[in-house]
Amino acid sequence: MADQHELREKGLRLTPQRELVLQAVRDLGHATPEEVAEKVRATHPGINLSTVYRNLETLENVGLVLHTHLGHGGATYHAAEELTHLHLVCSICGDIGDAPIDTAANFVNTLSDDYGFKTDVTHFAIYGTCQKCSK
Amino acid sequence: MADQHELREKGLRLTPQRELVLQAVRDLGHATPEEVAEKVRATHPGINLSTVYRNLETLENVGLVLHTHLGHGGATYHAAEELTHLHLVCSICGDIGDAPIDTAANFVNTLSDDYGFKTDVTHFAIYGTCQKCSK
DNA sequence: TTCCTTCTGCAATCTCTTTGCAGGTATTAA
DNA sequence: TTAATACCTGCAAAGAGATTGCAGAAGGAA
Ligand SMILES: [Mn+2]
Ligand SMILES: [Mn+2]
Ligand SMILES: [Zn+2]
Ligand SMILES: [Zn+2]
Repeated sequence: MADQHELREKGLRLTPQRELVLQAVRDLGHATPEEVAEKVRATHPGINLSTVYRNLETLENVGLVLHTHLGHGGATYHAAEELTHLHLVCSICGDIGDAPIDTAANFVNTLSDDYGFKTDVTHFAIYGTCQKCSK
Repeated sequence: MADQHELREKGLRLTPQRELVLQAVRDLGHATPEEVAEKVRATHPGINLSTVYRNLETLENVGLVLHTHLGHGGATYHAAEELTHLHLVCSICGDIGDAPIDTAANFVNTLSDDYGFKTDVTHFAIYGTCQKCSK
């Protein structure tokens, strides 16, 4: 398992629970801690929610997982290698669309040139109204 | 008071507490419910936190106030007429910079043209690393 | 006034997340 | 192999932020 490498470098371990949490995040695309726990419990009912929280934090620390904010509330988690798109979140129907990161390239460059600000466009969703709900 | 108009139309009242909450939001620029309560309590110690929450919600419903997300946690509130800038939030030092909304105009137009998505660029902050922390 | 609705303070409750701890498991060093 | 050490888990408790039920107060209409 290649993931083990990222962890062992920092003295951390790839426990069964940790591996299940990582796999759940990868399978789900994006998911809340609760959703991750639910997914893992489908095969391993014993896992505790606090273990999920702690492992999401650990996996984020080693760079295997990232969190974003898609709604008003808490975070949702992505596999790090998969966070290659913007999230277009509709405030009306809640739908989550995707757009290539390049869509924001000019915007990001402008912020860098004019303000010296290095933008991470994926950390927060792009919020608005989807095509369907605009009509 | 012009604000009274927005409220009375919907059978709502401009109570002293409601007016204080609105004034606090205007004075503070952007503020969490807790910060609003603290500000109001400087002159009116009796106000209850739940009253602040309820009034922020009511003021948002009538369009006098809006909320945005500047950090990982909960919402912060703005006076509606003042939300005319992007928030550039630094993930390292926590600094909150401003940029004109027009900075995002091309980006917003692209999303509209290509995806039919109408973006509200102020609801979530722009997240990244400020100039100072980039060095 | 009288009647009706809205609003407030207070306490209780809820959801989400974090933390302390004791026992368990992996890794390393004798 | 054994002993020492560090990491990890489940469980329960606690914390933080936000919401809700309720009784009384206050605003507005007539
Ligand atoms: Mn929001
Ligand atoms: Mn975040
Ligand atoms: Zn929609
Ligand atoms: Zn900074």
